[in-house]
This record gives sequence, C-alpha cells and structure tokens, in this order.
Amino acid sequence: MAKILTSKNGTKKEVIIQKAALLFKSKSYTAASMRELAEALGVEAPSLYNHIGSKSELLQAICFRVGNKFTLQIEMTKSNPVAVIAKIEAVIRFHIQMMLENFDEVYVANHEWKHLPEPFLSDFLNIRRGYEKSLTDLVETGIEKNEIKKTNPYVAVLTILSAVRGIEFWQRNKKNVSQQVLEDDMVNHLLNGIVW
Amino acid sequence: MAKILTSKNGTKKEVIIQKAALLFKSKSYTAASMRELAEALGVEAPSLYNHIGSKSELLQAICFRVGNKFTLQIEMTKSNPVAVIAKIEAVIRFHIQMMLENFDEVYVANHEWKHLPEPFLSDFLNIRRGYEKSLTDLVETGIEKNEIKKTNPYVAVLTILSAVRGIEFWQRNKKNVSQQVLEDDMVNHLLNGIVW
DNA sequence: GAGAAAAACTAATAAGTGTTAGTTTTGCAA
DNA sequence: TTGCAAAACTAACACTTATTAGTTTTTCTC
Repeated sequence: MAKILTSKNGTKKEVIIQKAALLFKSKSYTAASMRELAEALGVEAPSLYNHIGSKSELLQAICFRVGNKFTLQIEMTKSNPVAVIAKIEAVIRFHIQMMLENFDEVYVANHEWKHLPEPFLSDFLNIRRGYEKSLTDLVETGIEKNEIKKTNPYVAVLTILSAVRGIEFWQRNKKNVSQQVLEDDMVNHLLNGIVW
Repeated sequence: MAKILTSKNGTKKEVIIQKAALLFKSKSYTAASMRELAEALGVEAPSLYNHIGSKSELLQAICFRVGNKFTLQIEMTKSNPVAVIAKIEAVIRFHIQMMLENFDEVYVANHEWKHLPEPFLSDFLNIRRGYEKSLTDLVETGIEKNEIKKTNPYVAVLTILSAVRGIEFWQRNKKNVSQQVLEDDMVNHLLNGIVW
C-alpha cells in the first residue's frame, strides 16, 4: 500500500494540487483522469477523495491561487509611488517571474479556466477583468502624464498581457537565452519597440 | 430525419469541420462530444461517419489547414523585395486578419494541437518550428541591416507571436476599438514601443 | 417510375469517466 | 499494547465516450 509523500512544507492536499497542475498542463483538464493523477502519486484513485472533494475543486484551487497572486501584486504596484512606466515594467517582470516559479499553475489557470463550473467561472472572469482594468488605468494615466505615447490603452494592454503570457512557449534550455535576457529584452521591446 | 445543410461553396465534410471548429473552440476538443457536434448539425452522431473518418481527423484538418496558411504566407512575404520591417509588419497584419476571418480554426489550432495523435503531432510542431525559424531569420536580417535594434531575435519573435496570438482575447464588439485601430496600434506598439 | 448510391437512422459495444460505499490497513496517542 | 482516526484499499455504480453493424430512408440518375 503506497502513500502520498508529503514534503516538509506541504499538506497532502497541497501535494495533490501540485501534481494535478502538472498533469492538467500536459494533458489538459478534461483529458486528465483521476486514475492518472492517482497513479502519478502512487495511489489508487478513490484514495484521493480522503483529501479532496472533487476533480473540479483541484482546478478551482489552481485558478484562484494564480488569480489572487496577480491581483495582489498589481494592487501593491499601483500604490507604489513611482513613475507609471516603472509600474508597467514591474508588472511585466512579475509576469515573467510567475511564469518561471509557478509555471504549471499559471499555465493551467491560463488554459483551463473554461472548465470551471459556475459560479466559479464568473468569479474567475471577474478577477481577470479587474486585473485588466487596473492595467488599463495605468496605461491611461501614463498617457495623461505624457510618459506614454498616445495610443489605444485597451490595445496596449492586450499587447502587453499577450506577450508576457506567451512566455509559456519559452524553452528554458535554449542555452543562449538566460532569464535575464528574456526579461530585459521583452521589457525593452514592449516599452521601446524594436525599430530605431 | 434531418439533413446536414451544405451551403453553396462547401461539401458536407467542410460543413462538419466548420462546426467542429466552433464547438472545439467553445468546449475544447476533449470535452466536446461527437453527439454534441451531431446535434449542432441537426443529425445523429453515427451519421457523421458517412462523411468523416474519426473525431481526430477533424482536429487534424483544422490544425493543418491553419498551419499551412501561415506557412504559405510567410514564404510569400520572404520573397517579397521590401524592407525587413515591412515584412514583419505584413506578418503581423496577416495574423490579425487570420484571427478575424478564421477565428475558430486559428483558435483551435492554437489551443488543441496537443491532442493530435502521432505522427501528426510531430508534423504540426515541425510546421510551427519552421514558421518561427522563418520569422527569426527575418529579425536577424533586420538587425544585420541595421533596420532593427540589437536585441535577442528569439525573444523578439516570441514577443511578436505571443502578442498577435493574444488577439483571440479581443472583444470584437468593444465599440471603441475598430479592427483598423487594433491593427495599426499593435503594429506600432510592437515596432516602435509605447514610450516616447 | 425503377434502380442505385448516398446518407440518414437505431441498436449496440467496449472502454473509460468521476465518484461512493464499505472494508482493511496504517500510524500515532494513551 | 490497545484503541482510534487517518488514509489506504477493492468493488461497484451510473454515465458518457467514440465508433461499428445493420437497416431504412432519401436523393440522384436514367
């Protein structure tokens, strides 16, 4: 009889969520079965239900954890008394860090939120809309203060968020691109462009 | 007994593929069932098999159709004797147009290619890698010719492709952003940045 | 209108799904 | 060592899945 291994700093539920994020990332939420998840944990599927309520609960935990982290960070950034450009730069760098430190969870939140049941789906979308709104406000303020060129703020936010999200395609081991280069070059590209 | 309606310019198989793209987009490939697809077409599920070979075949048709369109376009762009910047601009604008004219298919190709069975999965990834390689070459040439700032070409391509892909989040009916503004502002953002 | 081909149907299959019930084993506290 | 709770197990259920077989209906061609 196998047992779910709990590392020092995590409950069994936490271990399950982490494995679920890994599995949902590689196979997608719907295609990943509880039996597969159990096997990855060295256990039979029904045993999982001693620790969790349902498969859906795992997705919820992942999505809201990620959503809240991003929301918390942008709230802190907003109240930080620096130039708007510096704030936007901070947001971009935070996205890149999140992508590197919590890749599985961020990936799943980005790709599988569709499978959240109501009312969680609506809640999640509200969180995301709130985040986008915050960033849009930031860009608008930047334009007013003449730190940013006159452009459509919605399009600017769309461009920025899409670009940072795309880091999921980054191949960590492409030896000639370090994290620092990735961060610096992307920030530079999004703020200053690539044309002279 | 219902029948699959074929519009003037499409076989029944084509109609099925289109509906499949719409369904796979909204529910994801795995979560969408053949029974749902059949119902959307006003028919019973087994009837579909008079026109198609399998569910997987539908995904293949969608993914490769999209992949080939993008590949064809970048090949044409490469051989077009204009400045590198103009080529990159053309690529960006083509992505936006594709997103608007073939939204369902592009979305599905971007999100559901993971569920392609081998050897189609490898084929698809090769097509995508080839596309990225072409664009990277373009950026490198631009740097050599001093049209583009010195930056990591891989990061630049990642930023550009991610940004244009993100148009899938664009809300068509956000009344204050026309397609023209979206296109122009995004091109401008990616080439010239948003900072003065 | 007759015959053939296309395309719909119903019925069924084998496999896989999340989850529950009930039972046994494990590990800790006394 | 005993007793209890946590957590594993096996067996099973009620559904859903893509797909096949076999049959009937529709549509096209002559």
